[in-house]
Amino acid sequence: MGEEQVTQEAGQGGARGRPCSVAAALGLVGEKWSLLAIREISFGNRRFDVIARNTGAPRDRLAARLRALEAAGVVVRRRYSDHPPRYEYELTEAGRELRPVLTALRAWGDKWAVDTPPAAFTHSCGHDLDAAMVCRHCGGEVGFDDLKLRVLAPGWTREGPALAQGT
Amino acid sequence: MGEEQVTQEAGQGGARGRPCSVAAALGLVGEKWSLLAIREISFGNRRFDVIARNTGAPRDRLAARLRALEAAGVVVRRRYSDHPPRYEYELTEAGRELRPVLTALRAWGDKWAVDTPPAAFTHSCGHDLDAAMVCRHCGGEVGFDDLKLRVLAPGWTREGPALAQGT
DNA sequence: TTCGTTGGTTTGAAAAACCAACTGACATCC
DNA sequence: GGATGTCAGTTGGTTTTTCAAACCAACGAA
Repeated sequence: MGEEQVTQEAGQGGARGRPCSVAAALGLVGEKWSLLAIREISFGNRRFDVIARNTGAPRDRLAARLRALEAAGVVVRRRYSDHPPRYEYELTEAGRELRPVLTALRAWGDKWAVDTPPAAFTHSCGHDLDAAMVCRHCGGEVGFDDLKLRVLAPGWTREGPALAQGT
Repeated sequence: MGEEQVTQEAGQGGARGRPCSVAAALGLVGEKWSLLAIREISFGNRRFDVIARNTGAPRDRLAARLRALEAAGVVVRRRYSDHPPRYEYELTEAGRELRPVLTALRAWGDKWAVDTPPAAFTHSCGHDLDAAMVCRHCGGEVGFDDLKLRVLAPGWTREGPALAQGT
């Protein structure tokens, strides 16, 4: 009956690569169409048909992705009509907190993946949004060269798994 | 002979969904393993074997993804030895500018996708990186509710394609 | 000479994605 | 009062993609 089961390792358990929150995040929202569905919902388009049309996703894939996102706690599915049963989707807190990811991706895409931006955002200050990442402590814009990685996962270093020799 | 060809529509041309820089960006770097490969390269791991091991990607997939990323101008492949020919990868400017995307994804994953962060970054100011998005104009942190979408793509609105009736 | 390293390619089977058509339970149009 | 439309998906059949593991070629080291 059921179709696909949720196979997410989320980078935590039996994953084969480096334990990493990026991998874990992609395990939850990294499949094709997921982020586009989230984009539409964040635009206020809550209905299946509209999300399908505006993303271009095949309906069966979209249904599967929405279920996975619901299981991941990123969206909620709300019945807005019995008889016939009709549902709509909205973002949870976790889902809303994905908007910075979309913003970063959109900024990159605007610059490197399209000729002219197909959309823009007006910030409440009146200007077009031009987002920067700053450090909350010093307030300075994050230059990625003044970031030092500390690998906390045991058995791993920046260059890979520490050669296990003992246990 | 050849394997896969580059099928990227990049959200620009014949795409079926909303024209969108997010979709365009995902068309270039949204396939499985791509962002993890970029993560490793941004960590300074430039060699194929190391990237394969640390991401957990199947070698054939990784080879295909790296070629696509090279074609997209996100990485460059540099021969560091003839006889035998040996290559290493590094990020282009476009690739380096994906680091904010990774940072946003990592922040989200730290909070919503793992129990304890497997890595952290020390900012040059001495503190752990805690990144925020701010508007470059007003300097204020971006609250995503005080953002107003303007759809620039002709024929599209926030809720979808404008019903074509004329042409 | 044999082993290990490196950057892949090949192979064959399993999984996932795609597309178009279909379903039900209504509401609305003519 | 039948025809058509809306909506949230399913279903079925085909095409693509992914995967794991083995293989390869060119060297360098032991």
